[in-house]
Amino acid sequence: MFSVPTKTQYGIRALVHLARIDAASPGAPSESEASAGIAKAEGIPSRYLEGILAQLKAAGLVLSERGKHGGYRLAKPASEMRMIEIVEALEGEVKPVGCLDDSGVCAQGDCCLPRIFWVGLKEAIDGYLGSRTLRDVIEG
Amino acid sequence: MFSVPTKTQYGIRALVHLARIDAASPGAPSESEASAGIAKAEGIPSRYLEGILAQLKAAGLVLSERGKHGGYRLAKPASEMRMIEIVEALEGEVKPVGCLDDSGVCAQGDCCLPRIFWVGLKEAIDGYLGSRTLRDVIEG
DNA sequence: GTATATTCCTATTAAAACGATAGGAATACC
DNA sequence: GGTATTCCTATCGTTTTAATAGGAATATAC
Ligand code: FES
Ligand code: FES
Repeated sequence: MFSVPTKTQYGIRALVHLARIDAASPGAPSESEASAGIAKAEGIPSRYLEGILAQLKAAGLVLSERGKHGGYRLAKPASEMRMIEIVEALEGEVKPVGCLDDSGVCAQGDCCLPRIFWVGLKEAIDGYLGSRTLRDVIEG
Repeated sequence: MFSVPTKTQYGIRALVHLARIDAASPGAPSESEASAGIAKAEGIPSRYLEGILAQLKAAGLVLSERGKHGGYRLAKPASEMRMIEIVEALEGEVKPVGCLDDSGVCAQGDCCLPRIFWVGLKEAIDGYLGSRTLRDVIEG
């Protein structure tokens, strides 16, 4: 239950990889690493990771440079990148049930008890994801 | 992200339905309701719900009686039925990633930072689901 | 200015999970 | 015996997931 798609797992592994590069030389301007290099180091299918990084770039979480010596790097410090941003960039908002925002979808009418329960679950998940940054993750 | 399969949504709606019947006449021995009746009241495909209730019965959460006037009822008071039991009965343990228990699956070796993050997510979800009972849900 | 390494864009495919349906056997009540 | 129910097993269509493929655009190196 609640298994996380590989896309998100790979995306987070890639960002952790980039964050660790930055952490290795503090203060220095962050260095780009090519998609293929990350893929090899992390054991992720290379062409697949390209698409994932493109999505992270579209969300403003990484920056990219094309051409030789191009690659990706974090768009901001790991300490300012919340895990929920990453998850939402790759898979959209946490939404246990489709009727989260609607009211009166099911038989219970406008005050649906199960829906309140699912809203609580969303808050629990969002609370965890929102309380952790990429930096917290690379520090264990 | 983290959308809950209809099987689980339906299962919880059905149990909420049964719990509300019990709550309507406190003290009285709980009365069976037929699968088809629950399905109609809750707008759930009837034959599909049969399978779901069978699964809940196998997990010991509901009791069934066959034949005319048969049906389903809760196997124990709603206040003693934790939501995590229900979720696990229908979809198995909360397991964000396959490597939760294994060690050293990915490139990081025995101490994988992303894995620690996912373990934390599991604990957040389990914490929520384990802290609520069916009774909490029907009381809003 | 040509070769090379990279991101970028779009399409396709294979496999798995999901959601539901179907037929009919077993059982219990009346 | 007739009827209402649970129970068992199989099947099916759709959607999602995970990955692959081809090649265009772009920047550097020499
Ligand atoms: S409105 Fe979604 S379960 Fe009731
Ligand atoms: S062991 Fe699962 S991500 Fe590292």
